Amino acid sequence: MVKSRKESISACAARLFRKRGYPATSMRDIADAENIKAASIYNHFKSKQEILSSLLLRMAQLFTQGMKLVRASSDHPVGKLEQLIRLHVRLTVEHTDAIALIAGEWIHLEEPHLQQYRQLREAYETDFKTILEEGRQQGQLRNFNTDIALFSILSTLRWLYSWYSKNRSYEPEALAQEMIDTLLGGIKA
Amino acid sequence: MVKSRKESISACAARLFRKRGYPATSMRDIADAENIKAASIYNHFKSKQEILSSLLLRMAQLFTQGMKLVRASSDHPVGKLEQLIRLHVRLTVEHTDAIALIAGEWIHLEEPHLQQYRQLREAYETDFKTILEEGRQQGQLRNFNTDIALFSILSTLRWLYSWYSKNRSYEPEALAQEMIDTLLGGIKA
DNA sequence: CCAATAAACTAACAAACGTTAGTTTTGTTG
DNA sequence: CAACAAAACTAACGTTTGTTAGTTTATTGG
Repeated sequence: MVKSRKESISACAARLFRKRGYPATSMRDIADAENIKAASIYNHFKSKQEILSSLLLRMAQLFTQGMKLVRASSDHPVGKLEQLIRLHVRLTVEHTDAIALIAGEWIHLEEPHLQQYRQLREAYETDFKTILEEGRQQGQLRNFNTDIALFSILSTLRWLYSWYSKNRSYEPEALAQEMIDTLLGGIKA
Repeated sequence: MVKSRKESISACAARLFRKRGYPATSMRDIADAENIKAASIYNHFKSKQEILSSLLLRMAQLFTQGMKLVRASSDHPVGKLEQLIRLHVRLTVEHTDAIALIAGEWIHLEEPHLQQYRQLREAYETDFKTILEEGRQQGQLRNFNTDIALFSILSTLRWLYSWYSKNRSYEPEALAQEMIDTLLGGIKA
């Protein structure tokens, strides 16, 4: 599979945005890394902002899509939580740089992308919380503050890209199992 | 207690750095928010970089100092972990904006501040990990992957500022107790 | 009240920024 | 090979940036 120039620019921009942040990465920086001139990027993207928004909205959609599958499954709530952890691990491993932007660079989105992004994110968190609550109601999870547990799990999963970058030796499947043990071990009934 | 102009600029910069990121915040932005001109800031700080580094290194030192007290205490490992969680909650509540910079803006530190910062951070994490391991060896904590547990706890504590910003109604002490239940409940023996 | 210091100001600088216009090269297709 | 489109190029634009120099205003201590 050969990467198109556009895909190559995307991947390159993701890496630089992650390393230096969006505002501190210039179009000339991205172009240099691609061995072309800054103006040439505009044959593939209509603005710097579009590079960022395409990266972030694609990731958001992958999460939304994953959540949709989880919700549609016939698994028990705890099984659904395990699926979600696997989803995060998989997307983190496959798109480490792009996923890093979720932690902090989304603040540089401009309208209307910012609104779209926030909406997807909020819906995702709501769905996640619902599954936690169902698990508690069905007695599979012990009593806890749902908001804080949700926040704790999501914090860990969102930060995962950083930990994974320094521990690439882990097999994704083994890592997912460790994450499941650590994150769910504390709340299971 | 009256805030000096220098302290006021610091607090203002922390707020703006958090909101828009360091590179996207101009000296003129900070000056405008203080109702002065950009050049006047240079009577108090010798560069934009110095504003950032003073903020980040101060926070790092507060954590280092807190860790020193915890280590010197005669508490059991689990008690020490509880102290550390209280430390994070207290510093988050008292310095919400400055602590937000720890999550992502430290990458804009230049040498030699970057090295200093990384060193303090690394030492802190090492100490934290040691306490976790002691707790396991003494049988107060169940078996788990220390690296992943450490990473999970620190992720949650580092992200706390974001959660707290949307849930200011929590009393700090009550919040600390909830964090202790959530974070330690899963690993206690 | 005067001298000295602190802290504000105006004006300007060189550099870097995102983006555009217009042109040339490269690659493909009939 | 001619015709066309895709993708690269050069050159330049108007802004914004961090910072400096030099000057004026406020504050404070003797």
